Amino acid sequence: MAETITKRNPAEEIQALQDTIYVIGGKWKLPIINSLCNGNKRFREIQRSIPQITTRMLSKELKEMEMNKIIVRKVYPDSPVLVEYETTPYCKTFGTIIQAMIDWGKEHRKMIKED
Amino acid sequence: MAETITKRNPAEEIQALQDTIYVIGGKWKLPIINSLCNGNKRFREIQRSIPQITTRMLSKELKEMEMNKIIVRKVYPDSPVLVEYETTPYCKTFGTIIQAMIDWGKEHRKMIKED
DNA sequence: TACTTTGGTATACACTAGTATACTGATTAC
DNA sequence: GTAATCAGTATACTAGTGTATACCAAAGTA
Repeated sequence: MAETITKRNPAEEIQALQDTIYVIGGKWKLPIINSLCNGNKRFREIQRSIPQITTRMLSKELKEMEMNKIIVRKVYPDSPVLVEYETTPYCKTFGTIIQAMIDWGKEHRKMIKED
Repeated sequence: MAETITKRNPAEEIQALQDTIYVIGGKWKLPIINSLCNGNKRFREIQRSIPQITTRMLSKELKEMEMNKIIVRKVYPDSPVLVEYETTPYCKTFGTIIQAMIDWGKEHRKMIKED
């Protein structure tokens, strides 16, 4: 009897990888998560913390991320209406990915300068 | 004197993050790296290992990745001309990112099913 | 009164990421 | 002679990403 497939499954792994890319892919989602983790909660606050982003993109991305349950939108209907965005505990599982990517980016920039 | 900025720099971090996204962003680069790390070396081999990718996209992405020095293209000009792609040691720094993303994707799929 | 801030939406457009399909020339296989 | 494989290129197209600008109503500020 041949050995049963119990260890690694490349096809499953590539699918998982592509699922993740689907959820956090694009130019803005990880920067937004990072911003939220840095304590920014309000729309304009987040916008100011990510230099190039436009209101349209931020709005679009926040909606998608809310749908994917990686952030929560809270509305406090007081006098001027306060809206706050927060990461879910689930979102924190991106922590390692983001930190690894920040580290990589710093190293890459160094390497390019030395080159 | 106020405390000097020595610890975290959100602006620098977001830039590093965006640099990394620039290098490995898009639908295909990480799956390609993963495929190469799984031992695939030849164009058609890589293509077969990533279900939906077209020759055009694979070709385009491999060129970009070669330019960014995260892979190497080796040509053996024997009779039928053999071309092999290999990851550079530098490319292996993506290992943690990729594994974290695979893990996340698996968990996410579970969560969605349970929901 | 006019201006700014807040949290966005609406519209129009440009750009590029990605798809689909066909094709190349050389080699090997039938 | 025909078909298949290899490593791609060429062309044309669509869809999605991203930009730019203007606008909204409500509240606060000068």
